[in-house]
Amino acid sequence: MPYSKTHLRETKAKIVRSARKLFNRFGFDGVTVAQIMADANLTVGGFYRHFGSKSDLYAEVLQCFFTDPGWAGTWKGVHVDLTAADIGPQIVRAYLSRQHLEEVDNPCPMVALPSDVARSDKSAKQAYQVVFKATVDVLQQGSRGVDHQARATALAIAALCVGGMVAARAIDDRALADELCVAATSAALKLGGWNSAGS
Amino acid sequence: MPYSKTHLRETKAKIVRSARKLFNRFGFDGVTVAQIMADANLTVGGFYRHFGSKSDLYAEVLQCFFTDPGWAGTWKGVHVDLTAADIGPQIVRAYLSRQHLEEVDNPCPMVALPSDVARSDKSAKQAYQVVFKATVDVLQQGSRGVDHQARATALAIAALCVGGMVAARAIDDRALADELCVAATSAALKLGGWNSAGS
DNA sequence: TGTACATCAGTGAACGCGCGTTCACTGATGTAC
DNA sequence: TGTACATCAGTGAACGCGCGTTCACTGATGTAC
Repeated sequence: MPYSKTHLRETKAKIVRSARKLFNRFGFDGVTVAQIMADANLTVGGFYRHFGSKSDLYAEVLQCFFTDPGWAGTWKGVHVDLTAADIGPQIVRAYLSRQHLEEVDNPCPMVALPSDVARSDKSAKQAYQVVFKATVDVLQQGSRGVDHQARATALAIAALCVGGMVAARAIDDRALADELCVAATSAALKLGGWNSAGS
Repeated sequence: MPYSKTHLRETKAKIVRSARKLFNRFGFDGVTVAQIMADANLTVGGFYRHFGSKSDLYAEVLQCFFTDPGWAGTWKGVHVDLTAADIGPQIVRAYLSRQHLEEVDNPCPMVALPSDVARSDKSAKQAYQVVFKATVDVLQQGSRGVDHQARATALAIAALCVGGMVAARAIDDRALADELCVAATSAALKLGGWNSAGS
């Protein structure tokens, strides 16, 4: 019984990490199995000892987005404390930040591959949904809670965050992208009833 | 000088139309040149009489999205009259409608391939930007115009429309997708100061 | 503790399919007389 | 008006590259004695 289970798990995790990075950046078809393995300091052949196919890996990467999404604990440098009073505005600001706009290796998966998921099968969409719902839940908990339609508001804010970042990343003019992020941020804060500063 | 210029143009347009449909549905790598030609009732070989490469076709399809986006005239059954008082809410409602959610062949390009464009080169992003700016302009013109920050509001509403539709299409649960569209619609109307009906 | 063994994670060359692209051709169409 | 011609849009078979996958192997590691 050579090689510990731990070693096996770690190698697999390393492959998933590389795949996540590269899929985010170049999409499913834009990356080869060989590139992923090379990024993980391995060679092609070994791949099939861990995954049945490239598609299986893709599915697993999507799954890992919510097993280890970064939501728990810190996200983009924001310590996500669900009990904090200002968790809502904090998340909105972090999500629509210049940092997230420039993050190329590990942005929020909802931003990195929405059109790919929309074209994929049920399981990919389910994975996307889990992340989306989790986001909405956090936003809802962080809302002022005055209105009984807190959930609708949280849904809209999530859409605004995703849409703002998606569009900003697909736009060529950097100044316009920044303007969009700022506008989306203040609109989201307004919707959430969090307009502490600014009009 | 056989075959009229008209015939040539029409054939090319037919190929672009098929490509647009198929790229929307399956993405750049999910479609073969042969499939596109077959959809246009042609055979593979003829393709290179009209385009230099598959990538060239892709670029042209993106261009055609704003040369003939459907914005001018009618869009998704909405007669886009820029002088109409309620042009803003009309567009928002049409954009986040169940009809647009289900439209699979010819949805708004901003919704169909944002992650593809984000990974593409400058020219693709420029094409995306043109559509986005046009949308923002229409929304801005349709705004009540009371506030001097009409542009920021229009940007946010555009982000909300795109984000709502993108996320709804990447989600598995149809009921949640509908709920999201409704929530995004009312939030967009609220941002635009158009809350004619409902809270 | 040390040594022989068995396992199997990882290697890297080779295979083969799919698809973008090429190419020799065909035949429909517009022009010239 | 009719006919021969030239052009070139469109055909479909073939080519060849890239990449997912396979396979015979190697050698590192844990176990048994």
